[in-house]
Amino acid sequence: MAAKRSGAQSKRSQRKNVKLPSVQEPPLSLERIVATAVELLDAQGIDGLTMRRLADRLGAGAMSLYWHVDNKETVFDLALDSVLEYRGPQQTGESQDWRADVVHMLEGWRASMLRHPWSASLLPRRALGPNILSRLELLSRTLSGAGVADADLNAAIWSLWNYVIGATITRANFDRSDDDMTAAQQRLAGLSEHYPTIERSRLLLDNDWDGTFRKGLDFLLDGLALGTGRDAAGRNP
Amino acid sequence: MAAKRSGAQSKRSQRKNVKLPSVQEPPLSLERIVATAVELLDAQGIDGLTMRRLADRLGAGAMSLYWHVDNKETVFDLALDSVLEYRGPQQTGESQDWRADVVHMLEGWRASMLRHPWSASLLPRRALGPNILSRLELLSRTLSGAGVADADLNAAIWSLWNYVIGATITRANFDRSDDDMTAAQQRLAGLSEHYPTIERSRLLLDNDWDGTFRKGLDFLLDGLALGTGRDAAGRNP
DNA sequence: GGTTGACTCGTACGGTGTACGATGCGAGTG
DNA sequence: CACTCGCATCGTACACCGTACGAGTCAACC
Repeated sequence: MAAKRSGAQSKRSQRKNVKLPSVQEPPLSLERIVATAVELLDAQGIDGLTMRRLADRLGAGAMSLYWHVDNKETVFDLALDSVLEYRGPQQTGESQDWRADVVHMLEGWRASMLRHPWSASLLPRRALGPNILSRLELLSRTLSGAGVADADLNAAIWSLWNYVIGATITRANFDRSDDDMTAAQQRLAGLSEHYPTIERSRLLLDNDWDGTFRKGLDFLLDGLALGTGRDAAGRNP
Repeated sequence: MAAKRSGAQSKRSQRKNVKLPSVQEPPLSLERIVATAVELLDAQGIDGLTMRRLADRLGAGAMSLYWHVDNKETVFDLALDSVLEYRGPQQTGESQDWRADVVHMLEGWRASMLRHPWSASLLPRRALGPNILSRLELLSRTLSGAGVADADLNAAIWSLWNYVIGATITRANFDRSDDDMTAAQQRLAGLSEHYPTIERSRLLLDNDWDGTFRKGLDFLLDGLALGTGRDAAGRNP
């Protein structure tokens, strides 16, 4: 009976010598599976990812995937976490401008997810992978180093995290909805009648998403600095 | 050729006299379908909702649903929006404590969604239904009445909305993950090694979610009040 | 009686995730 | 060399999914 790799902790055992010199399809591997899954998700969206389609793209049979992966759920987990990989300085020391650091960090986070809009929809249902945890760790370290009181630290971390998640999801959702402009148009036609304030503020129409994100983040950081007794260093006028 | 109800705007035409006096199963209706869908989602989660299962619960054939509903997607849309129905005062006038109003409003919002954890996972992918828009309208009106500057209004609305969405999703996600404690335990075992700051702050462990939500909301409102030149009325010591 | 329209549903089709067992293959051992 | 064994691949099959299609029922109206 085949033992079937389960925990996914052991690397794929590499053969000593790869024989065939010009193989068309390289062998399956966890890395290739995840990378191709991301491609497929980018191209076709969440419903476009199918085990059979994924295997086709890899030049393999559908069931071959299951040697490397427990089930489809873990493909989603791995794809999501891979998209959130953070490449950048792991600055642990105190920066002169912690606030700019945080803004930069969170904007990069948001950008990573908007580059793969499906990731925002996926995040709510999936576990925290190592890359997500790394980003949390970095955020945590930065805030801690910035002098946020221990009693406020968790609330600070979570509020920033939540804000980024929510803003990204909202934004990604609007991108998607704008695909079918006709529905949007006719929906907005009846808005002014029932939702006058929304209509007047043009909340749903020509929003500057990047600017809005930044502005809300500034609100949050202002309150945070105020709450922890530090002045809001580096706030732009 | 049957015309098949599409736009879903017309109420179901009621027959003059309903004959059979003691029918076991009441006739299908959009309301009953949506209500049963919510039941099913509560009981079995997102993947548990199936057109066949839904029809079974209603004592009907699967295809009968399609007279009332275009497709499964709209069942999700309707279920989500129905869960977010807001019952409460539509206060338009200026309250003495706008801040308490906002807190109360958003906490109710969050509570509604946590009562149906699937709703948080659904929100990112679904359109804005009338109930969602109503809540946005109310929030918008309250902030506007509280004297938030027009230039800041949209950013204020979106930042609060984003925060609530993100916080609810994070919370609901943790509830779900805690179901399989074994995985959580063994995952946390390796935490201290790679993520020392997270480990030390016990960020993922015994979090007081309600308190954290409130605290982060206070940060945001502090910053908002500060940004708009008003003092932070009613902030608790 | 005949027609029409609202509503229900049985059947069928193409697709899905994946359990199971057969197969191939390279390396190690005798 | 023959043999075994573990890794890796894959064909087949099953239960289930969303839903297109068209036939059926039944009340209301001409």
